[in-house]
Amino acid sequence: MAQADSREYALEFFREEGFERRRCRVGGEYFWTLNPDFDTCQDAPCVEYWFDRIRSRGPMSVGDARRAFIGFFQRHGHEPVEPRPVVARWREDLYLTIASIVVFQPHVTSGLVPPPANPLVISQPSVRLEDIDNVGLTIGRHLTSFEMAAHHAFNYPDKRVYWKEETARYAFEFFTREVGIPPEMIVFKESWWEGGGNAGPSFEVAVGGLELATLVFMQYKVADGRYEPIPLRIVDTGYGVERIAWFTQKTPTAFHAIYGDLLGRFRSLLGVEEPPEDLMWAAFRAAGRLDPEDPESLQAYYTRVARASGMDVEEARAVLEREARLYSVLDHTKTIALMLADGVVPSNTGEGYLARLVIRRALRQMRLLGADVDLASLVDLQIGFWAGDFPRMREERSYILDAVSLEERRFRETLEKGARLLAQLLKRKRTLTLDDLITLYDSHGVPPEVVAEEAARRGVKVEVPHNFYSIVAARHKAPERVRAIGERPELPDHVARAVAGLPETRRLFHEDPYMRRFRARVVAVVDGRYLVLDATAFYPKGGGQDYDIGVVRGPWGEARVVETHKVGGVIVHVLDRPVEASRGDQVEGEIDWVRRYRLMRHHTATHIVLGAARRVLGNHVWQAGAEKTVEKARLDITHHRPLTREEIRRIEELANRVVDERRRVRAVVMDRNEAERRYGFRIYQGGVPMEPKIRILEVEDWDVEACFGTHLANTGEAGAIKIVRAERIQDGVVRLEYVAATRVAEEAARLEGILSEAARLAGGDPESLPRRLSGLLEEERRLRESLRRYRSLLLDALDARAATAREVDGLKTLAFEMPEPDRKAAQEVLRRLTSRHPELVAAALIDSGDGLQVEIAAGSTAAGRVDLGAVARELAARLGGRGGGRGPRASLRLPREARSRLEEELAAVLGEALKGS
RNA sequence: GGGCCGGUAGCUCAGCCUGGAAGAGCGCCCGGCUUGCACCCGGGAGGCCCCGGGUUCAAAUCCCGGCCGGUCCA
Repeated sequence: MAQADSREYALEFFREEGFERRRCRVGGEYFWTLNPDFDTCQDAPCVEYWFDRIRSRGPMSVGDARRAFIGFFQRHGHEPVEPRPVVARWREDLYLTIASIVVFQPHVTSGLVPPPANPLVISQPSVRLEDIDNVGLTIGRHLTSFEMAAHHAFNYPDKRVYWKEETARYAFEFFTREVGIPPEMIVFKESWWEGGGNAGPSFEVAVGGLELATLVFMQYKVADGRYEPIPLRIVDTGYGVERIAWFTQKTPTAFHAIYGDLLGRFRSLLGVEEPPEDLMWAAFRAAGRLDPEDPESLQAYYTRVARASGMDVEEARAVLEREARLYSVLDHTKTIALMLADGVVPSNTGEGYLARLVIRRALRQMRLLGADVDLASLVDLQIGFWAGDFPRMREERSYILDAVSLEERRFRETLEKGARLLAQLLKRKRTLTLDDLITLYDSHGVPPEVVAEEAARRGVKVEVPHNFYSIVAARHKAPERVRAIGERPELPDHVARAVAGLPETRRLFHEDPYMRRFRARVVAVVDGRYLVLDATAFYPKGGGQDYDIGVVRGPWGEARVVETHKVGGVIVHVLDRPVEASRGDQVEGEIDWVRRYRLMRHHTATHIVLGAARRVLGNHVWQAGAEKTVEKARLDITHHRPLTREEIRRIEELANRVVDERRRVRAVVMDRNEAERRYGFRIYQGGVPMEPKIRILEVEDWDVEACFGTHLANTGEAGAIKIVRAERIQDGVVRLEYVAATRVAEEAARLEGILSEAARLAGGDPESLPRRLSGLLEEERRLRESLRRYRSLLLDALDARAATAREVDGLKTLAFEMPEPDRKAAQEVLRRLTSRHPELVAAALIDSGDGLQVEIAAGSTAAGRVDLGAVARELAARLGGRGGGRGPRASLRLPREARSRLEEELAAVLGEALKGS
């Protein structure tokens, strides 16, 4: 805050209206007010909540507050903009839409693209999970999902819209006229905002302890700790829609205001008793001062509430904790519905994990409440409640409920597993350490509260540190970026640098994807091997499509193009040999058409398959990755279950129908805002291009995506599509592999080849292969059985030999050849033999090709008299090998020549060992 | 994307640290006992110890690589 010059805040508006600048007695911040009695900034925690006593227009629901806000700004020259999904698909550094400004980052805020309207108004549903553990406890200050209403103005050097004066006045007028708050109750607190490399002064608008809005003036770039003015100055505001509803409804908690009747439904379904009203108002009063992260503050809070409502502290704590859990479940179920409606698939990575996090926390709270209701039905109530505001919830209802039920089942399984693990742990130890708790949670997903509960049942007391989850979080290092999209450099650095400043290459492959030959001029050549032309039909690697190869001919002869890459807008051909090319040379290029045509077919097939998968499985299907090669195409899609055979069949069938329908495929370059408005964010399947104009590829009435690749003019050219593989590659992601057109025949031929080879090996034709195979398996089973009988015969023979074996000092010794080179079998025979002859020491000889493997075993009597390990070592020493063992068995490896002396030496060594004993 | 845990009989798991003849409970099959039950007694079948490589006389066990599953974090 020290960064700001006080002049940043001295607005003409304040002077005109008669605002006075004061300093908060508690927190020391400066603020502007019309009220001579205010000596605090009116924001928590400097002051407790008292807005229930401040006059305002009658009760407004969340929807009312939103409509009032948008209506007000629309009347004041702002164009309403449709909110975006809560999943920030257009951002590579964020998973969730955490604020309205996120909608305009990075393309608009960086100046690359104009805003969709200017000035504009929006109410953006946002999801923030950082404070998820505080939700409920603070009776409404923290929510995982909320609507951020905002008016934004983008001031360019050559186009000023409005700045601080107008912004402050709008806020003042909105709150006084639309919400009906008395002017003297409104306080503008001076503040400083920083985020995402930008910064600027801001005002926080607080009334009666509640911060209702933040007005940010983004005007600096933060570079090396210094603030540099930026050309594009942005008015970034954020009004809490839920808070406005809370403010006008004067309810003890925000949850009462946001959820109305739904609160009561949840209360009875979750079995949470209605708390005494005076307790809740005491909580309201005290909550503004509560710092939920600080155990002392929490204790003080409970004490204060207890005293004010004449209750025992522990009793008050118990009631408030149950209330907090109820509110959490309300909050989380709404967030779950919002996230899943926008197509998030719960998984163990990315935004999918965030969805799982919320779902699991909701389930945990329900469990702690001892509630006997399933999560899906609670989410369903939310869908019904919000369907008017967020229609996508209703459209995606069946997916949402299915995904939630599945997650619920999986969590239950995880807990069951955890309970078993815990039971085993407690069998061994009397107490659980923090490390045990962390392992149980981090590696096995069992939350510490559940551990404590289970442990208590077994009479073991477990202390869970209040900052347990922070401890866990601290053990994980932060990654560098959240999503890996974008091009990786494929060219040597110096080449990339050398071509970087060149003019954009004309893309003949876009003008005519069917062009095979072209003429062009040399623009640059690096190291003789990296050729840049003014125009090219060679497609560079990108957008999941492989590059073209071919030949170029120039005055210096012909060279093969072995790779093609893109550096910004410049296309670089990599030649197989250096050439004497120079700038201005006329060249002719020819691409490898067979390769290219297959790539095109696989690329268009990918768009067709994606559209088919979405229709069969649902709108939550997004491309999670794709690759098109000459041989086949691969598409990873988000989906919460493994695909069934039937689903795969239907996707394939639908895809082929689109092929048969001969739909047109068209590419149009259009303005980014226009494309987003017309087609939505579904166009960003393969990533988000950083361009003001984007190339839109449309498969007629089937699929629309931003795409750089080369495509067929008509789906009919894909010929046919055959899905050759479908597998779940990770939680929430299914991979499809398929081939198109002539590759289908090749694939069929390949499989046919495998089949006939298998049939040939099995001795028959492909038709009879299954029958033949089951016959072979049966035969194998019979052979094993025979082998077992022959081993018994061997055993009987050895049995007889053992009876007359050589005696050494009361023991018997025997060496025999093992007819099969199988150590396991030898050990088995030895075991059975020595169990029949307790006094026997037997050696089985196995010819292992490069030497002699000897397994020795002793019967129980013999084992009691000699240490076979020592015998084996001595034997190895005498015969030039190595060996050892323990207890009744030993093994050794000897040179082949040792065979003739083995039996003799064994008896000798044994004799000496016995003498020693 | 990264961290952690796991993969042994149909199921749930022990054995692995410290290498030396693959185990338990449940389930299954057979027999006995019993009106009956999550009864009891006796016997039995059932294993590429995830895969590949390495170390070793010897690997379920140690080392390396992979595959698969779980889980947490951003």
